[in-house]
Amino acid sequence: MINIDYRDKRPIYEQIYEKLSVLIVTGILKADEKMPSVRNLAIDLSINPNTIQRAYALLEQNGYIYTVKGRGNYVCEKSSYLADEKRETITEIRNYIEKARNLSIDKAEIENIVLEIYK
Amino acid sequence: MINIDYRDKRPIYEQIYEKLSVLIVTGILKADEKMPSVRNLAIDLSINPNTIQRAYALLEQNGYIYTVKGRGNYVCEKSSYLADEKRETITEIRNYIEKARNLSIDKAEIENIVLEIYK
Amino acid sequence: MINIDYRDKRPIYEQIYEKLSVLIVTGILKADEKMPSVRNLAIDLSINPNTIQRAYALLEQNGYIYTVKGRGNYVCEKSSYLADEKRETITEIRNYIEKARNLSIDKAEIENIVLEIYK
Amino acid sequence: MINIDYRDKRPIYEQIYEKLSVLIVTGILKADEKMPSVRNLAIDLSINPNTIQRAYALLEQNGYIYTVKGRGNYVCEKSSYLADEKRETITEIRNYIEKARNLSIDKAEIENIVLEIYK
DNA sequence: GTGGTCTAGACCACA
DNA sequence: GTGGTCTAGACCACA
Repeated sequence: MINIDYRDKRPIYEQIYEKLSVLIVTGILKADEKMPSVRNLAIDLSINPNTIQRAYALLEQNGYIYTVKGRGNYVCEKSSYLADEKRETITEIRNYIEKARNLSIDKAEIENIVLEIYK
Repeated sequence: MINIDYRDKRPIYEQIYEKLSVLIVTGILKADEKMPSVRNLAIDLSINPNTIQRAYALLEQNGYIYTVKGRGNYVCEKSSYLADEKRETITEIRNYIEKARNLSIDKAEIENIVLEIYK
Repeated sequence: MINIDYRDKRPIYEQIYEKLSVLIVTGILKADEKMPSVRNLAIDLSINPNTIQRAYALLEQNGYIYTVKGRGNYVCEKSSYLADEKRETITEIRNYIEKARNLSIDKAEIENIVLEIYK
Repeated sequence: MINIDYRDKRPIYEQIYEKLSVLIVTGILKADEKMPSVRNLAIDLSINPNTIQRAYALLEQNGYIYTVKGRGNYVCEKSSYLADEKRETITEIRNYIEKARNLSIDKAEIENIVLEIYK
């Protein structure tokens, strides 16, 4: 379910965080569903449990999962992370479109991308 | 001409790279113009010369400047970096707009951003 | 009678302890009244009996309940826990008000909170 | 400057976080002053650098310090953490005063504490 | 079994 | 020298 790219410059825990957050946002992992345990995921990915732990801590901190001591980690309701995720995405889009304008990329080119993706 | 933000999480060499590349793209530093010397810039910014060196190496690698041994660094023609820069910007825009769609952000919201920035 | 909030970061036994102690302090569970049995409460809350046991042990230790072997757990007289509970609460209030003063929060702001809660 | 209490139930990284944040809030460590390096503090306290690292990460996350790669950690301006710290302190005060009222502690007793501390 | 903390030690990027 | 990441391995609290 998760692939780690060792050529990727980002740290492993961040890659895992990103992959899992996508699985949650897209609804493949559903609210209140149990996440794989830290240990199991560590074994599956042949990665140290501490590293998984760190990814899970990040997910919890950003409202994607909640931890029940002695029981495990569970997926949060959409409401607890969706607003943040949207806000950050909008900010990135704004930054890159500004960059595009500075590079005198045509407005039409951007608009075409929007149309194509939202078709 | 360049401000370093020590609160910024990016490494210093990356900030310098980014700032200088903007000065070049916007034409404030013009083609074949001489760049400040590594040593002078290091003194001006109170920064380790190695760090400036690294930023310049990145600029050279990405086609923004060229080095003449014993003379210094000079700004390249736009043609040598603009295509790459545009391509990468377009890719990022595409990625983030796809992400926006997956988060069910309205198409209209993205279009408004485009209009606002290109007004 | 008791809701467990799995999003709460505190361990489950502590939540149960806290909820039950409130029921006792507020007089909803009265002196010498029988507490629900460990087993029943465990079933009601779909929780491991060890966890309930642990909450009860804490309640006993702090003078909220007493155990009669073979019979069950019973609520203590107010005298046996109230003094401790008050003392600890006063200490916490003192600590946090000192902290507030160090942060130069206005005396008036604290006084308003007191008035509002005691109205 | 910092004492660790091994009987304290809180994890070491949290104790260090708390002690350092107090030093910052009280102005003993001033804005833009350099923090002790992770390694040095680790040696001073005879504690693993990873643990110090974690305390520093928490301090950064909550706006007490900022990190410059390759240079070290520096104290932030008051504005970047004071609002949060105040808000949290007010919340705690509110919770404990409510608890006091439920224990039928006299309003006068609380008011006396306020007066005494703010005299 | 489940997550959380900590140590010892290595290696890397950055300045 | 400075912080950041990762591993291997231990031990603890909680359910």
